[in-house]
Amino acid sequence: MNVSETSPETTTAQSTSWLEVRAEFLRRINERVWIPGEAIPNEAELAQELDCARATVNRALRDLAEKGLVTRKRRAGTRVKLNPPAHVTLQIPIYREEIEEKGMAYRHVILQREITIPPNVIRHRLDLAEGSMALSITTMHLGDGRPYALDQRWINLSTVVEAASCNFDRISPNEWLVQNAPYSHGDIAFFAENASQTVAEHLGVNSGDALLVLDRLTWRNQSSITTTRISFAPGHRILTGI
Amino acid sequence: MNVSETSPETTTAQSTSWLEVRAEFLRRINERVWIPGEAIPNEAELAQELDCARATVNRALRDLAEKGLVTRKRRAGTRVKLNPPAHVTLQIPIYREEIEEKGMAYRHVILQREITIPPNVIRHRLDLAEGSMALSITTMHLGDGRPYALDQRWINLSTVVEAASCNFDRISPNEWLVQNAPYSHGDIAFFAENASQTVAEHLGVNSGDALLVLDRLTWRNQSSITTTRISFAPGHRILTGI
DNA sequence: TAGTGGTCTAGACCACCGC
DNA sequence: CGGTGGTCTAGACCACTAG
Repeated sequence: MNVSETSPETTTAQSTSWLEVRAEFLRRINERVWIPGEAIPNEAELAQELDCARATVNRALRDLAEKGLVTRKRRAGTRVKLNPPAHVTLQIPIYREEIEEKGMAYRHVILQREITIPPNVIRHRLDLAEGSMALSITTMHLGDGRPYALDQRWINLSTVVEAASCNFDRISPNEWLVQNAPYSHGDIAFFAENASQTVAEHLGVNSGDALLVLDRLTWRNQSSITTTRISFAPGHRILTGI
Repeated sequence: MNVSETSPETTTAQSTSWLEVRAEFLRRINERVWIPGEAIPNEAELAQELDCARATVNRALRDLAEKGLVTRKRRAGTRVKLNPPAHVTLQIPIYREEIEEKGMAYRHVILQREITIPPNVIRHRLDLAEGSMALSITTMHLGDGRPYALDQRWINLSTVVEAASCNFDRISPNEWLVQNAPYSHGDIAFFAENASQTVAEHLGVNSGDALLVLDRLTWRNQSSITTTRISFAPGHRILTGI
């Protein structure tokens, strides 16, 4: 890339790279050289100006589009977004790994395990026929012996047949499913909830304490796999960068 | 791509594409044709097998690596991850847009605005010199007249000079900063908190109610821009897909 | 040090869709 | 219709790193 015409001090003697191209584009966006809402030159022109292949410009612009900084449409060209949305990527962890990464000793306890007819809310969520059974499991994840998260889960046994014969003593349902029931898609919801009496007792906190709760439902193609509610111990924070 | 040798029913008569290649790789991962933890053939071999260019294989594998399904290392090759982590992408919205998308009428109210010396916690977070001033603003975002989120914010006036002369009547600090103070990076934290007396009064809820809270701190290169705490009204859920 | 992924290039064809 | 981005290809060189 050669940007010496527009910014001599930015010039690098090194070989061109899509990261440099992207950095130059970012500079133009941030310094309002390219006006928000306006179209920028097309790929071919930019490639010529920066003295690189169109594919390199394409790679840089595709990256900016994924980040939501520009909009790209065939024929219409590429535009700088007016309100660039902030995107955050969270990693939904395996609790054992998350706890061990914090330097704590991990342990899990199965508080309850039962094959039974689920309540209607769960039945609909898992898209089960009326009267069919499912596996209900409640797991406590502990870090250094202290409650970390309570996992209240239902597993669809027609999708994950092998789960019925697994007692989850050595490996938690969370980790077992990650390894044995690959999913194609799912939904996640975060919210805050005052601890109910029973959840409070499990977590060893006061009823009414604010808990961060995560609901998840996963599918393999058209078949539901599992739905779970994770209630984190009070004070739990989910951290990430932008 | 030509996958007829391994799965006749998957064969497409259409032209090859990296999406088809990725789909085939996904199939091999999900059906355990490629064993978790094991290395898969290198790009050149796969390109030959699938009868496409190495760049196409590269594109597909790069995508799977971004999704966390495989690990790629030079010289070491590509491996299927043992515990594929679930990734979630959240969009940190402009509250006006989020509220209007829900079909509600948006309005914001500035509850407090003051240029003053921030408390030490904020001063350190914004990396300000002792004794320097900052702009404190409290904003309420309303949907159909009902409290939606409370925004308690501090703005670094040395980075965003123009903010000092803006009263934020027509446009909320949230939206104004998105449009006028592009950031390079930042940190975000989610957690749950029992509503304090004052926050509860602002949101019109009971003290002690569980609230979902979002803390954010953004930077432009080495200079802090703003730090904000968003307290959502009770029952607020953050939804997303996997 | 050799093998792997990472990237760039030049050229090409195509799908889409504003005009 | 024609211009734009989306993608593929074949070949090449390079950076990294496991062994």
